[in-house]
Amino acid sequence: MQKIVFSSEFFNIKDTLECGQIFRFTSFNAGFLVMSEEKVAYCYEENSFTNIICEDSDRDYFYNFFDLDKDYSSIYSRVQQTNIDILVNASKMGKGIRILKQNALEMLFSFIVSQNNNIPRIKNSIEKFCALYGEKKCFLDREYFSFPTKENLKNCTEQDLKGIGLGYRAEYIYNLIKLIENGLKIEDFNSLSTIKLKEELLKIKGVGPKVADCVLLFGFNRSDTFPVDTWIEKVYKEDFLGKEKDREKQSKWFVNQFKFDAGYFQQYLFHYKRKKEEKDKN
DNA sequence: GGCCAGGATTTAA
DNA sequence: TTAAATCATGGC
Repeated sequence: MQKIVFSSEFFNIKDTLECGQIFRFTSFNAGFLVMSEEKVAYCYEENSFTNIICEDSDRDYFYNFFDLDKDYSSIYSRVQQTNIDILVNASKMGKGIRILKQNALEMLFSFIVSQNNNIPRIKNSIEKFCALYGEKKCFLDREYFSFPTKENLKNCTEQDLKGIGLGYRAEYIYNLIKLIENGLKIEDFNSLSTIKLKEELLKIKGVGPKVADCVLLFGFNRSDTFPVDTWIEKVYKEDFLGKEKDREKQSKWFVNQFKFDAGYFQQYLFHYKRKKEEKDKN
């Protein structure tokens, strides 16, 4: 076993997991189990440090996965320099959020499922997808399933996919599986510029601007993107008093303003807006 | 029972 | 080119 210990000032595991960038995690003991590809880590906070427990062979993977080489204090200080109230408040509330460096294909599947859907249901569908086609694994006496590989998906049918709560998105997922069988390798897109990479993603059925932006940000580590969903559109209209109606134009406005900080700032804002609404209900 | 969820596609104007 | 209708499904 390996243990990574990292100051929790800029690494709050709960906020990092709950800001909507990852769907494969679950409460476990005093913290969370986090799944990625076929791997898993147990993460918990203790005495102002975030601890990551994983197999020896996965140590480097999770060090990179949690982006532990990046200096988030400099991102945080650039937020303060903007003097934009909501952004400063959002960064203070989500100071410990990090953007995970996840598997690109896993992100593509996940965010196709996410369209016009809510997070609990997305999590549920992806969990069932892994249980149906993934491989059973065990870690700390706890069972989990790997994310299906191309080989795992060989005998997949559209009918099976409809049985795991995907709704009309089952057709998109099935189509994507067929594309992969026929040789699509989205990892190869990594050599492209962000603009070109987005164009390639948009060719896939079920992938629009927002889904593409999420795959770029969470799967390809492109921070010059700004996914606009229903929550961020609210932020744009209510807090930035923006007038554009088209979400892609809203996204471009943010990217143009924040450049390579856009993706990080977006996560602060998304997290803030959702938490605030949750609080206002009570 | 209508509205909403990390929207995209299809069809109409 | 932009606007509206349609797409499953569970929670509230």
